[in-house]
Amino acid sequence: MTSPFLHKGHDHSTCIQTALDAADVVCQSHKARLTPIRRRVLELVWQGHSPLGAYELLKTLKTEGHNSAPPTIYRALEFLIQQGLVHRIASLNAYVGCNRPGEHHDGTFLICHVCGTAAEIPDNPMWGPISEMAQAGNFRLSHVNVEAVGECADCQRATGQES
Amino acid sequence: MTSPFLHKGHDHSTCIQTALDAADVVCQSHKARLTPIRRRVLELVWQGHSPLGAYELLKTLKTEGHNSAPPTIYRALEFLIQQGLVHRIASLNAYVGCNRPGEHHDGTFLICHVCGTAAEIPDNPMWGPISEMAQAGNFRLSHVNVEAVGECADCQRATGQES
DNA sequence: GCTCATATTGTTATAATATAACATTTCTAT
DNA sequence: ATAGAAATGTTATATTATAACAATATGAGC
Repeated sequence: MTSPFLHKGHDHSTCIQTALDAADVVCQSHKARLTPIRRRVLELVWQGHSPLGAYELLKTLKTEGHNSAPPTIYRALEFLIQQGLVHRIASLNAYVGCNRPGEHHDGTFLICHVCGTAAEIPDNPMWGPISEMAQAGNFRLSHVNVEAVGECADCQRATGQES
Repeated sequence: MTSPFLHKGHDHSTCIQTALDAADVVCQSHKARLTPIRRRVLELVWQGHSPLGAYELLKTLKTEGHNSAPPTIYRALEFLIQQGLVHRIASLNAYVGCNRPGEHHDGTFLICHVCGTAAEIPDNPMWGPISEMAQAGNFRLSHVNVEAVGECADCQRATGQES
């Protein structure tokens, strides 16, 4: 399996473009409207691979002439989450672009506590153990959120802690 | 494996007593002070198996003569979390007593969205898949938080959705 | 092209959660 | 007894998120 973390020097503009293109497709197929604000918020969320707070995003929006208040950003985020284009990272109160838009899935993340990068990983491998335990309790599983915290390879190298 | 959910009619007073007794032991072994406030907050957290918000707990404290402000409760919770006696449920901004105090572990929960009960389950089974994926990315895993949402057996029965 | 129902956005206010900063008190080890 | 450290009290404020209602824009059907 290839690393879920992109190298620090990767060409991020393609990440953004891919995400925006995918969003167009997803929204069309959902008959949902990716309005300029929503599109712009998605783009802002995708300015990097670290989850960003709602008020951070809002601050940027404001500098762009949009006459924005908190509901503006929260509504856009709510929409994007519903469309499966953005995930909320509960432990950080922050939002990050989804890697697998359109595919039905929950968010499973490896979060680097040094650089803040959150790498979304496939959640299928988690479902085995967890659904087994759920079944043992006759628990009807709806969705699973996994937020694993640690240090990414790039940051380990940077701090000389490479194994 | 036995169900991680206790039956609705279980004798909860023993849950509380067990938790408080365990807390005494853990704090002694950590040379940490389980002061009256901290002990009382732990007891309040244990008033049920549903995570409770900080301000809910605070409200109760206030009715008891303690002259309490937000820092009172947040400090107590911080202490209890450090001692491994309480978990924070990030997706709910709420706090719940730990089932396995003293044992080193992360929180892994099945949360019923109907009754609010959060059942802590062993996290060992999760570590296989997730540490595999972490290793694939040379990610140094520190801790993992799993919050699975669904409907517990009791609530399925109550709403006639039993399989 | 109109027109209406609906979806989206604007706007103001406020709720809910959490922490900073510093004063005071209590505890513990000596 | 007393000094240093830990815990608590107190006031203020930061951060995150939502409620409620008004105004505007959009798209479907005519």
